[in-house]
Amino acid sequence: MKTVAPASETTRAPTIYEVAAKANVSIKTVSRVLNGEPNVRPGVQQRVLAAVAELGYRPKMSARGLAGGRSYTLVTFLDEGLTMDHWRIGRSNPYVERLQFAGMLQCRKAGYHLLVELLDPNSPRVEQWIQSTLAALNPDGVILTPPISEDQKIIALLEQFNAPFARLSAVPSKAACLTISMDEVAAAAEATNHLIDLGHTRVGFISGGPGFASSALREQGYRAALEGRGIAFDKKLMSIGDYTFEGGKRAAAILLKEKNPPTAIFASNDEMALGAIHEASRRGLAVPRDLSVIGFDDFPAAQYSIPPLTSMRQPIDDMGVLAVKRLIENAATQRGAAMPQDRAVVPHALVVRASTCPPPRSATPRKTKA
Amino acid sequence: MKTVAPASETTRAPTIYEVAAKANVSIKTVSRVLNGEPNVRPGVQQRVLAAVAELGYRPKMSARGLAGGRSYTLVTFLDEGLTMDHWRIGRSNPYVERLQFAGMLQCRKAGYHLLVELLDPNSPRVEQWIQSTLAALNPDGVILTPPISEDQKIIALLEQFNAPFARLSAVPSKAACLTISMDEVAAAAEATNHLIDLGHTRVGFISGGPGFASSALREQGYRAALEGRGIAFDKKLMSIGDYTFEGGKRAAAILLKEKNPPTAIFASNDEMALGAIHEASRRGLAVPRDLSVIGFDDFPAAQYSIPPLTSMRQPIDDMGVLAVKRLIENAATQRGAAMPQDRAVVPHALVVRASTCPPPRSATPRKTKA
DNA sequence: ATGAAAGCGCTAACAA
DNA sequence: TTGTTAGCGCTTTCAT
Repeated sequence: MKTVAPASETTRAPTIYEVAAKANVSIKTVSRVLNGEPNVRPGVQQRVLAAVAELGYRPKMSARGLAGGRSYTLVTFLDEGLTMDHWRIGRSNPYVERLQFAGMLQCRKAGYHLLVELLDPNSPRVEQWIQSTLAALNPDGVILTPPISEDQKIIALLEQFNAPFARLSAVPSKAACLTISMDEVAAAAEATNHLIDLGHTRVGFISGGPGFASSALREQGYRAALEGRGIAFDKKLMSIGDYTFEGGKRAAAILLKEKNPPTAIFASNDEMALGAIHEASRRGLAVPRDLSVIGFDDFPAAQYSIPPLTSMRQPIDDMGVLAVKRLIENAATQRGAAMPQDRAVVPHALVVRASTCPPPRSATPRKTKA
Repeated sequence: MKTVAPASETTRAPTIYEVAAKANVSIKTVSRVLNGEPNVRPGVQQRVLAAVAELGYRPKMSARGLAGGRSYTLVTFLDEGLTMDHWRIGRSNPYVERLQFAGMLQCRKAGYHLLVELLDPNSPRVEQWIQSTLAALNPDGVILTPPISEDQKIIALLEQFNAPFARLSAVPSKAACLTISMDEVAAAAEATNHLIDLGHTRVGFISGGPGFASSALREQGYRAALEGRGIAFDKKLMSIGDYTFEGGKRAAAILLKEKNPPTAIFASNDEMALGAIHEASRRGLAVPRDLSVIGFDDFPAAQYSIPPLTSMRQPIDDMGVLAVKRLIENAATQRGAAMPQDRAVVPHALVVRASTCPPPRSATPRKTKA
C-alpha cells in the first residue's frame, strides 16, 4: 500500500495521509499524536513521530483551521489613527514593537501566529469591520491595546461576537475578558518618591494624553506620593502633555518658565521625558545637574538618550507574553468560548540611570565639573 | 427558501451559502463576484454585493486557503540570531519595524496578511524548518531580509521548494526571485560628496558589519567619491564597525585618536553615526562644529538625535511595499509559480539635518558661541 | 453566463 | 486503543 511520492523536481508538501501510510496507522491516529490527544500507545506514537520527522510534515494551518475551528492565530488590534500618525511622522513605536515581538515569540512556542490589524473605533462601520475581520481570520484570541482597549463600544462588540480577548488596560471591565495591567498608581508614586528621596521638593509633573486612562492614574500616583511625603501639591508644577516628544517639550517649557521652577520633572512617559530634556538643554539647563528628569515606560530609547533616562519600567513584554499565554490556554481548553472575566497585574520596576540626581541646592554638596 | 438565521444571542459568521441564498444565485456565482472573475452579469453582481454587504460577509481565510491553494498570506523571514540579539538588549529595530509596517499596510489593501518568522540559517535543520514552515503557512510569497537574503543556501532552498520570494539585498542573484535594493554605491558616494562639498578633505569612514553585503558597497561608494574628487584615500581614515552603536563609538574613537583626525565622518549606518557623535562629545568635540557626522539609513532616531542627524535615506518602506505588491501580483497571475528572476532598484535621497557643516578651519569663518 | 459536484487537508463525532 | 465517515467553507473542474 505504499504510495510512492512522485519524485518531482520541486519537493511537494506531504499530507497527513502520507504520514499515516508511512507509519502504518490511520490519519486519525496521526492527528491524535500531533495534537497530544490520549489513547495512543507509545510504540505507535514513536512510529508516527518518526514518519513526521522523516517527511518534514507539518499540518497545514488552513486545513486545521477549517476543520477544527481553531486557527492557531491570534490578532492584535491597534488604534488605526494613532498608529498611522506615528507611522507618517516616521516615528518608531516601541510599545507596539515590544508587544508584538514578545507576543510573537510566545506564540511560536505553541505553534501559533500573531497578526496585527488596525481598527478605527470611530468608523461608522466598526461593527461590520470587526465582525468580518473576525470571520475572515477566525482568530483564537484577540489582544486589545490602548486606547481601544478602553473603548466601551469595542469591548461590547468583541463580547457580542463571542471572541476571547485580552485587554491591555489600566481600567477594569466587567466584560468577559482578561484585563492585563501594571499598577499605574503605585508605579507613578514610586517614580515620584525616587525624586523626593533624592531631596527634591519642587517636583513637576507632565501629564499624558487625554483618551488614555493611564494618564490620569499616573497623575494620581504623583499626587499621592506628594501627599504621602507631606509636600503640598502645587498646580503650577503640573503641565499638560500628550505622550509625544513635542508635547513634552512644550509642557516642560511652561514648567521651566515659572519664577520658581521645579528642580525635577516626572514626565508620564519616556517620549515626553526626552522632550523635557531637550527643552532643558535648549534653555541651558544641564540634566541632571540643574534638573532631574524621570520618565515612565522605560522604552528602548531611554537607555541611549543623553543622559540615559531614569524611568519606571512598564512591563510591556510580560503583558504581551501573558496575554498570548492565556489566550492560547483558553483556546486549548475552552474550545473557542469567551475568556472568563479576569484581571492580572504585572510587576513594574524603577530603572535608575543618569537623568536624576539630588537638586542643585540640596544637602548633598555634589560638585559637577562646570 | 429563506433560511431564517437563528437569532442566537451571539452573532455567527455567515457563510457563502447564506450569501448565495440571499442573492438567489449559486455559491459559485458568489465566489465569482468576490474574486473578480468574469462572466457575471452586472445585475447579478449587484445582488450578490448587496447580500454580502448586508450580511457583513467575508470569506474565511482558512477555507479559501484550503480550497484554492492561495493563503492570502505573505511571510517575512528575519535572521533569528540577529533579531534575538536586538531583542534581548532591548533595542528597537527600525529596519524591521518600518519594513513590517509598510508591508502590512500594502497587504491590507489587497486583503492580504503579513506574518513574521525567524529563521536560523546556521541551524542544521534549516531545510526541514523551511519546508515545514512553508507547508504549514502555505504563504503566497516570502520576503527575505538581510543577511539571510544573501545566504546562498537559503536562496537555493526557497527556490527548490518553489516558493515565490523577494530578496531585500544589494547583491544580485540568479535565482528565480525578485531582488530589491537601493543603489548602495551611488548613495554612499553621494553621502561622501555631501561632506566634500562642505569643504571637508579629511573624511573618515566607518564600515559596517561583516556578513552584510551592503557594508562593502558603501565603502566602495566612499572610495569612489574620494577618487572622483581627487582626494587620496587614506587608510588611517577607515575604521571597522559592526552596524551597532557601540561599534560606532569604538570605531570613532580610533579615528579621533589619530594625530591628524578627520574633520568629518561618514558612518555606514545611523546607529554607528549616533555612536560616533556620542564618542565625539565624550572627547569634548562638538558636532558638527568640530566634527561633521553623516549616517546612512535615515532611521527614525536620526531626526531626534542631538544634533539631528544628516543621513542618506534607505527607502525601506518603498522596498517593503514593492516586495508585497509584486508578490501579490505574482500570486494572482501565476497561481503559485515562482517569481521570474528580476531586479528592482528603489531611489534613495540625502536628508540634510544638523550634524554636518563646513570644517572648522575651512573658508567659511562661521563662529559658534564657545 | 451560471450551476452541480468534487475535493483541498484536516478534526470531530462515532464506531469498532 | 484505533479506524471510519462526515463535514468545515471555500475554489475548482466540468457541465449546461
